[in-house]
Amino acid sequence: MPFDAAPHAQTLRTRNDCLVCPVQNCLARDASVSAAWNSVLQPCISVMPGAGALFETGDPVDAVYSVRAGCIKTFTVDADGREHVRGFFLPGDLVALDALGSRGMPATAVAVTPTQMCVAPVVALRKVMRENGTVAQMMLDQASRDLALALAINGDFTADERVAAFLLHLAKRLDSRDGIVRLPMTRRDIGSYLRLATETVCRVLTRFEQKGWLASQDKRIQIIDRAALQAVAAPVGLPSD
Amino acid sequence: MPFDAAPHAQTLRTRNDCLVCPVQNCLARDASVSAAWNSVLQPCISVMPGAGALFETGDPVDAVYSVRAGCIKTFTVDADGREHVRGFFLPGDLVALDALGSRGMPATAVAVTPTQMCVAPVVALRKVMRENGTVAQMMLDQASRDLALALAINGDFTADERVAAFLLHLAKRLDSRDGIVRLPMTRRDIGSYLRLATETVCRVLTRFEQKGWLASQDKRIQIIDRAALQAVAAPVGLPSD
DNA sequence: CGGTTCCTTGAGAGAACTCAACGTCGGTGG
DNA sequence: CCACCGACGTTGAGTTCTCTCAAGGAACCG
Repeated sequence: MPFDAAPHAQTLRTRNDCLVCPVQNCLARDASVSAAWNSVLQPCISVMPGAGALFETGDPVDAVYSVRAGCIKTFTVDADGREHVRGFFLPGDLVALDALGSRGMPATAVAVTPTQMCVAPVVALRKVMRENGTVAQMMLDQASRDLALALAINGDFTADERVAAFLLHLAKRLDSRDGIVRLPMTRRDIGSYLRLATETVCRVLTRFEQKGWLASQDKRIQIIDRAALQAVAAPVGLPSD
Repeated sequence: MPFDAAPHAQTLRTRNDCLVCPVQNCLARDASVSAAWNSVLQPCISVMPGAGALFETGDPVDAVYSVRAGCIKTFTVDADGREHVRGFFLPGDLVALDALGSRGMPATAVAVTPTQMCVAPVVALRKVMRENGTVAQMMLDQASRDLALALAINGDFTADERVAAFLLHLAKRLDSRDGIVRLPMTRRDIGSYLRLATETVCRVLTRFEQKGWLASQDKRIQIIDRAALQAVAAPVGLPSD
């Protein structure tokens, strides 16, 4: 990064070229709200890993972000200095939906890989939502799904169950053909998200590999026996197929 | 209950008498959406504990419910027969917000104590939300707060931290004056919600009592040293004051 | 190429769980 | 009226799943 160390992320603004955007489930793809949604958007931004936070805990809730490419993670740092990963956001996901009902951002957001996002300023967004209830409704539906996901992961499951469910859910969200998942995040981040130590994540993956359910080399995971993983992940109840 | 054993809850329908409803943060209290919200509501229903489910996992998403009095819990039962409590709903809370983005109800809902609720049918609700974006926006804000809560509880915290945070959060939601909290739910339900064994919840409460932070007799908890509990609960980051 | 971060594996420790027993409470029926 | 029953709450003892600590190897970056 040839830029100076800014308190917040270095951003590269570009026009919102939906024509070349690969995101399928974007609001801009829905004919009934496309115009309204586009009217809200500011120019896209790019954020690089290690380039500072997109926003930090307590920051004013100025915008929500729609991921075009890359991966964002959100996390909090508690009084004891422990980091708690709250979520990973992939193309099509909306970042900061958990902030709309709060005064300040409930978490810090950073890029896990080089990431592009569309920016929806909250003031303009709220205006459009008031005028176009369908936009608000689609955001409500998305928040509802995020809530259902959080509540599912919240359950009391074993390390194997959580890791298996996480892998399959991620594979689905990344739309991995050929069964190869390229993990954007580290074992440490996965562990924090799933309330597991880094070592436990490693050991579970090793165990799955020894059983012939997957092949793992660093961030590349090949799912070999999907049915076996689904059987383990079933209790968690995440959409995985 | 002298009634027959129905597959679903026995319900007692009454008119929506907002004039005598004690719920402060109800949508009906907000002048800008009161009329629209009221136009959606069906007659209130009452549900008793042990009288069957309000709805069950997989049921069609026909309605969301606004709690007037009492306490609802939602939970899933996984393939291994384990019960996972997903949430408790107190007066002012909306039940089934996590269902709006799904095909079927993601959980089962039962009454923990005798409960009264307003019923908002989803079809009518969606129509009103399209016409009145402010209604949708307020529901989005509520879903956002629910999401932030779920993500906070999701973190990797000790049993002491979770129980302390839960108690203070509950005390706040119940608006307990004089520092006495009347728990609607059992230790078992609390444990399931917090991913703890029943015995662990007991032991934590006993420990807090031995430290002089609270007095506990069955479902009655008196908070004596709120500051000490808040110090323990701080990492979780729930709104507790 | 050094330095850092990440990944992996092993060994020991610990927080929470399971199993078990017992007391209490509220409802039920003899 | 009181014995009985089931659900709930509490406490103890032993177990276990996951964590912590430690170390080595691999990958990445400047």
